[in-house]
Amino acid sequence: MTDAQEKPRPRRRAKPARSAVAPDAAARPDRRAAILLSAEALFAERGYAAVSVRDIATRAGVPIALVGYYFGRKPELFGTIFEHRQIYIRERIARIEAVDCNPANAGAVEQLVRAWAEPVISMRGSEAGDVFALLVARTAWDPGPEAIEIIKRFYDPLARAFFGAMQQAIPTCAPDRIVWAYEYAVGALLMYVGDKRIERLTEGRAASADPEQCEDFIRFVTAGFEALR
Amino acid sequence: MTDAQEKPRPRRRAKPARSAVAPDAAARPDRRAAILLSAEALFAERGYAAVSVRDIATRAGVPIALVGYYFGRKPELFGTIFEHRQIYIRERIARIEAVDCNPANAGAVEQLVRAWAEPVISMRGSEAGDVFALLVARTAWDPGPEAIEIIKRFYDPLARAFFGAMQQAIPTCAPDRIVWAYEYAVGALLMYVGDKRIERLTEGRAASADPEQCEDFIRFVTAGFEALR
DNA sequence: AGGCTGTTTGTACAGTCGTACATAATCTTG
DNA sequence: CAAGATTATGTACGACTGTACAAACAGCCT
Repeated sequence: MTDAQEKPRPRRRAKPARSAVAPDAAARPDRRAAILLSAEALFAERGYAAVSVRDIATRAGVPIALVGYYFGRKPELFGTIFEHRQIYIRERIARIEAVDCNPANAGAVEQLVRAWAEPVISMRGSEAGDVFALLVARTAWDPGPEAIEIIKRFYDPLARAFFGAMQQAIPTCAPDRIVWAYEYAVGALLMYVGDKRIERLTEGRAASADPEQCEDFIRFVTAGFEALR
Repeated sequence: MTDAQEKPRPRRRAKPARSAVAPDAAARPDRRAAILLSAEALFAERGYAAVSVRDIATRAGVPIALVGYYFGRKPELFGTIFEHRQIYIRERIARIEAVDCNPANAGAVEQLVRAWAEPVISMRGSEAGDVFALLVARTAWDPGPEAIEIIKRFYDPLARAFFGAMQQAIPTCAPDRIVWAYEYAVGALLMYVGDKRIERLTEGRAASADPEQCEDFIRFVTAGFEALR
């Protein structure tokens, strides 16, 4: 347990290249997609380690061994989920890079916050969006090595794009202070999309999809960054 | 697995009343405290579910069965840790209640944020403080039922004290908006004390104990609340 | 000395876990 | 139809889990 020495496991069968599915693609249910969706929902609810491969298979309505057949080992399945949702991340980076960060642009800070947060906020409400947003929040706070690897691979680029741009917008501010502020903003956003306590604290009146609430969030974070000036 | 029906387990031996330990209290090592410290550190590092009772016993240098003897079942051990640190929470509530929340007091918002955050920030640096702060952050994001129960029991009172006071300080603001903003602030604070990514993103230059950084945090959150006006 | 009380242990039970593997069913192509 | 590729499945292995329990140990009082 102390030292997880190298596992010289023989690699699994190579993942099939998902060949062009024949005309009856609709007739036969896509079990691969079912597993992926099931895994995503369960990981989002309970966190990576608390979900067993058996749980995933049961929820998807397939035999256990099929999970391994399609996705290999558990960490690879985890990674595949994020690869499927990579569009969401790329959209945020693109929006950040589209902002005019010239210090002369007085609204640059707010525009950056919007570019960074709005894609996340607006994907809430839809089934898939809610689930994935929650999954990201869980994963960001998951101390397990598999989760850390995921954040590094998929979300560090977004982080660097953001505070690279913010640094241009507030050139007088020391870079590390911006990184810290970015962390606070991430913390706030994760709460916005992933916290379950709000329902309890507002006695059931919570409405995270409320556009009013979204504007308040933007205001909160923008004001925080502006305070660094 | 689907339904965790009632476990009519016969209760363990009653917890001994920690009788006045004989003169050799120093001679014999306090294994009870060793277990508690070991458990706290491990739960903080890996999260509740990822730590086994065997891990705790091994780190404390005691046989496995001793954990059960002193603390009963695993969830009870978890709760006992927080009972031991309750002083930290009570101090924050006391400081919040000491703030003059009259709307005429222009600095009330900042004073409330300080009262709420400074006890946490200033306990960092010390060994025990760092560990407990990290434990709280992990627990706040732990989706498991044991963790949710802990937050409800120990941290909901603090939350209600805070946004009760903040409501007095900003009476024109709708109560639920304050609750949301409180969530964002909690998210930011948890990042401040519990996130491990900062070291990677600043390329090793991170210094969370830096008093300069602490002031920036207060500024960030205060500005966020002020933006609700 | 004995008895009593609180501590300390080794061990065992009944589960669950991830993963591999041999085999079977089904589809695609010749 | 037959051959080959792909998809599907039941089962088993070793490792690890939380927790109970009987037995042994220590120190103190009478």
